[in-house]
This record gives sequence, structure tokens and C-alpha cells, in this order.
Amino acid sequence: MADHKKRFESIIQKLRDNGQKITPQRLAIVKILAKSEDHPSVENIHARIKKDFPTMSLATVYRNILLIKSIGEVLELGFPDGSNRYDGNKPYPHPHVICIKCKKVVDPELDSLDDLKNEVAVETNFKILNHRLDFFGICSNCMAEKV
Amino acid sequence: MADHKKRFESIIQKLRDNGQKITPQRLAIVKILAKSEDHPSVENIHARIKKDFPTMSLATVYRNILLIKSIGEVLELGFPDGSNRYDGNKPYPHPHVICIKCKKVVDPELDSLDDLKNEVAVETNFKILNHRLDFFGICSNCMAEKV
DNA sequence: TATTATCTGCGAATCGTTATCACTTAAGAT
DNA sequence: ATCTTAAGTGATAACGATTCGCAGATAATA
Repeated sequence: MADHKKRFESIIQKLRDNGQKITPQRLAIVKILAKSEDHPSVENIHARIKKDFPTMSLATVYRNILLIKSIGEVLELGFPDGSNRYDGNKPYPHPHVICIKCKKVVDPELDSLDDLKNEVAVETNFKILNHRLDFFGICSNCMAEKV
Repeated sequence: MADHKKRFESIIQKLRDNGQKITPQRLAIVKILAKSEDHPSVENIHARIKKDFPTMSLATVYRNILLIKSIGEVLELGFPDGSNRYDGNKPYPHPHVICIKCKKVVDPELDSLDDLKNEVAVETNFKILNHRLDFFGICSNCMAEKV
């Protein structure tokens, strides 16, 4: 998809505008964030890069994700068990459906979420700034192969 | 509220039925879980009990919450930054509204969530088992006292 | 090419949580 | 009432994901 290339360049440009240096390590990390649809983990990103960049440090991956998060260009899906995943394509809050067996993460289309948000704001008198909605279940693949 | 007493006795009974011993430490922890409306943290529970039970160990609080979680009588609200909170009154999934300033956690009433769940199940072909919905924002109190 | 602020890699530090282990105790049996 | 013993407790060590600190490297600008 050409969208991924645009996304990649858009993130890099934003980093440049912010006065950050564009290092090979940073390029590699942004490339994976922009191009992957599978919500990779830090470990996963590190492993992928290490194949053709053996000196890549895990700390560098963490540092760069922190940076990219701070400019709002990646969405962190933090789970309490530490299995955090990252979405560099849609860095804004959106619902996720997670398979508890194969850990696949899918983005469903849900229109009615905005209504819900307004409903909550009215009822609680909060100024709602952000949200997080996850559904946990079993995907059709894992359902099929139940032994 | 008398509901809290019922809730307390219901949890204790379930523990008895499961063959667990009813220790003073366990009683104290269940009492707080059943009676508090404010979604306390482990540290908070430990601190409250330590006042009149100075030898209470933090490990005991963790162990008991793990146990009570395993019998489905407390809902864990895990946050990736480690600030986990517990709800012993409504141990089933339900939405939360969290103030990012004072960390208050409120339970809103939302009817339309079930529709959303069905919508997702149809669209993604997942068997949905569980969910988590958090809204983050600023409560009316914190809004008022913005300096 | 020189300068310098930023970045990287490595390993140590951190922090919430869990595991270990010797000692205690709740609860059923005698 | 006392005995027995599996389960529970407290103190502390271990753990694992993430962050920090520092010395050396390197992009970016002049």
C-alpha cells in the first residue's frame, strides 16, 4: 500500500520539524511502525530490525517509541501484563478486538462510539479527552482449530 | 449501605465453599474490597489495613487479591503504568470514567454497550468474551479548581 | 572539515508484582 | 479440648518490562 509510504514520510517530516536527528536506527523503527498492520510489540520491532542491524539496542527502540508517542504519531496499546502493542498507522484512539489465543489485534469499524462518549460526558460531568475500548475474544481461526 | 454487608458475606461464603481458610488478614482485605466505592489500589488497601493491623504484609494483600480475582469476585482495572485499581462491588466488566488529575474512578450507566458488543461480534467474526472500556478526562471538581 | 547537541549501546537501576521459605494458624478429626 | 496438617503469613529475594546514566559516536549545520 502506498499509504504506508506516505505515513512513513509524514512521521519522519514531523520528527525533522521537531529538530530531531534522523538516524538509521530511527528510520528503521519508524519504517516498521508505519508499515505494519499487526500492532507489533517492542520486542517484535527489535527482533525484526536486529536481523539486518545486529547492534540495535532494545533501549533505542524504547526511546524512539517514547519520542514518537510524545509527538502523537503512534498509539500505545498498553496491557497490564506488559504485553504492549503499537499502532503507527492510526495514532488516535480507536476500538480494538483482541484474540486471547493468538493475540491477534483487529480494528473494527464502530460508528456509535461518539454517541457513547457524549452520553458519558453528559452523565458524569467530565470533560472527556481520551478513551480506550478493547473487546477480548476468540477469532474465527482459533475457533475453527479448537482441538 | 446494607448492600456492602451482603457483598462482604457473599465473598466470604464463596471462599469458604472453595475450601479457603478465613484468616483475620483475609477478612480485612475482603471487607475493604466489599465496602469501598472508590476503586482502591493495592497500596491503598495495604495502607488502610496497616493502621490497625501493623504486621500486615504487602505480599498478603497481593496474594489475596489474586485469590479473589481467581474466583471472579473482584474486577481488576489494570493500567499499563502500574496504577492498578480494584472493584469488589461490581466484579463484572463495566465502563469507567477516570479523572487524569485526581485519579478518581466513576462508574457511568451506559445501556448501549451491549449493542456495540454485538455489532463488533458480527463485523469481526470473533466470539466476544470480555471487554474493557475506559474514558479519560477531567472531573467537574478538577475543572473548577484549575488555577 | 569542524563543532556540538543529540543519539546510541551497554549495563545498572527502578518498580510493581510474584516466588521462596521458615514459621504460624485455621479448621476438621480425634 | 487437643492434635494434626494443609494452607496462610511475613520478610525478603527474585523477576521482567521499562527507564536511566554515561562514555563514545554521529547527524546536522556552518
